[in-house]
Amino acid sequence: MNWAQSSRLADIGGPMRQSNHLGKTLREDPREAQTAAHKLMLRAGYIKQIAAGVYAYMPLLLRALNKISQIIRKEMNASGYEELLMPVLQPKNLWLDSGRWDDDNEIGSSIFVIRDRRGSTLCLAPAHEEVITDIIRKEVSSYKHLPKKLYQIQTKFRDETRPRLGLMQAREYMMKDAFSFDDDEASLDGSYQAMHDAYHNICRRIGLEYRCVEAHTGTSGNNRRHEFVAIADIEEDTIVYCDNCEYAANQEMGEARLEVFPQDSEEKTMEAIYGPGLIGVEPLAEFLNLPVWKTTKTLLFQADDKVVAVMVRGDCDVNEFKVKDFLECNELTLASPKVIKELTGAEVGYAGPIGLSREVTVIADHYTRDRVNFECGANRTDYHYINVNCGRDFPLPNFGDFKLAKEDHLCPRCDQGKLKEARGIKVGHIAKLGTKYSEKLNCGYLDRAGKSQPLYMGGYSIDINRLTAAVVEQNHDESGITWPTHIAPFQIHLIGLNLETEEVRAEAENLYQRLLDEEIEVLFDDRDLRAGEKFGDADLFGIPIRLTVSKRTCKEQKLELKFRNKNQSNFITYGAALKIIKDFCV
RNA sequence: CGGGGCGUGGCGCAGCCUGGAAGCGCGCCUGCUUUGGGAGCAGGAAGUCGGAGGUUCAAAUCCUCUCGCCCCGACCA
Repeated sequence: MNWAQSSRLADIGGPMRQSNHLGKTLREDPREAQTAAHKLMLRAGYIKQIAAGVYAYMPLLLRALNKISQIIRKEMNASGYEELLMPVLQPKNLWLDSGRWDDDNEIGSSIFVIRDRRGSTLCLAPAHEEVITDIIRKEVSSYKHLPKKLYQIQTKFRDETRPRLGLMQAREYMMKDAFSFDDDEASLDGSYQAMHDAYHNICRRIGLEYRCVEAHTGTSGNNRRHEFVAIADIEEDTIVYCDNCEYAANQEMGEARLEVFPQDSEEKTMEAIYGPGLIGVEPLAEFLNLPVWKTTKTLLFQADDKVVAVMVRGDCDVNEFKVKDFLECNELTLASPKVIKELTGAEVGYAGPIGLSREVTVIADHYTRDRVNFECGANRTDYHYINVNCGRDFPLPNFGDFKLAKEDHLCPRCDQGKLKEARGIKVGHIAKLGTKYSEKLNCGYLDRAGKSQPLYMGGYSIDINRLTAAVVEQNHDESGITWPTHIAPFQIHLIGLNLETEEVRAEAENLYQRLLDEEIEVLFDDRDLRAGEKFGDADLFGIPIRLTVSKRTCKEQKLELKFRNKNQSNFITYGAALKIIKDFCV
């Protein structure tokens, strides 16, 4: 950001004297907060909880939120998007049309429903696909009107069963969502790619540590989708990424290559081995004197009304999302011990593909296939088969990718890379929605030939609250927040000490005015408090540069400047300080 | 929605088991002294003990119901 841009951002809020500021700081951690970001935001007075999952954004946080919003606006505008604002209050009918009202829909179950005094049913919208599509179908009728690209920054509502972690999973939250409407798939591809690039710019400008990952599209989706995940070690999503190339994916979707080993040159005779109580592949492999990769995990799942056995190599775990997609089922859960006993004839832990009840469909991960003389459960308590071979000892099952990609697996895209795992917070996602909404809501246009066509739609969202929480999670130390420069509520925290001394107060007031004249965003701590309290609050607030005026600085005709993320403060001249400040803000 | 926990001045907590004058630390107000990492002394204000019902001579404490908040799980931006 250059200096001119920064001063435009100063419009985000007026100057502020801390004596006027609302938002007291807390010395102790509030009991309800678990994560660092939640604790610090409460302690710094950035948020106030009003109800479960409902927060007031206090003045300092609002400035940060506005800055993030401004960065997003700039990138969206630069990508040719127009900003609009759609209603939060929406009629039920639109949602019935899109099919997202029902409880069994992933979004339907968390809609806030409202009834007005005339008896109409409305909702507090959790999303805006319906409304934007409704608007576009009324506005757009010809290929000549296309493409259209819109965005808004608006409050969303979700009747979460369990709000948690402060701004991370609230019931009311701020979101940027954008929609593109193109005449065909190829143009949609272009729009999608443009948002992909814009999102990278946004994350970089905010100063976020993040990964863009390939994400799960759900059973119906053959459409592409990426998630932007902020790296943070709190419970949420797990992603896998390559340490060598650009490959990154949500673990749900993550692919992996496994190391393959030399196989026996000839097939041996299958035999059943008695190995009592050997549950778990490690002790089993040791007992059988086999490498773990020669063992096989066979798990039974209840897939809607069917039972399916899934085989993966012993050193892997089953990825239930992949299985679910493959089977195109709605519910997938591990089969109960009772069902397992019925269908395998054995206790849990001894299932295998050989001699299973006919009702059970067997599917297997690719990597189970080309092994010679492997192990699997014998469907008999305490027994395992060894020297098993696919096709010879049991019919070839359907093969697919059913394993969970994990740390140290080989990268599916490049030769040298290994996968790493990281935990993160989903802060944005971009998706090709295709004609899903345009068809349901009858949103089309006439092409050159005068023929009616559905619009191709893209949806792109950023959860601003969550993004902010992620930034704090990534930028803090023991004593408080350490905001990245471009989204800090203020650039400078001016601290006046010894303000009871006329000379010092005058000096501080002068400096405050001078910084304002320079259009520098400055928070002036003009309160008559002890140094410890002021510095403590400054550390908590996390404004990047702390400038102190005191008896001491006045005497030496200097200023004391300290960066929030450094330990050392320096006494320097006015001129030097101003130069540092200006350079810093560029 | 299943399982668990907690509601006592603004904040953090003790008291509850075993019923018998509502306490502590921080914050807040007044005054004096202090003044570079959350000061000292003196004085002071502030709580229907989440709510309703019940048991009892007597309930923060025991019982029933209810509301709220938090955690784990399922779900999710």
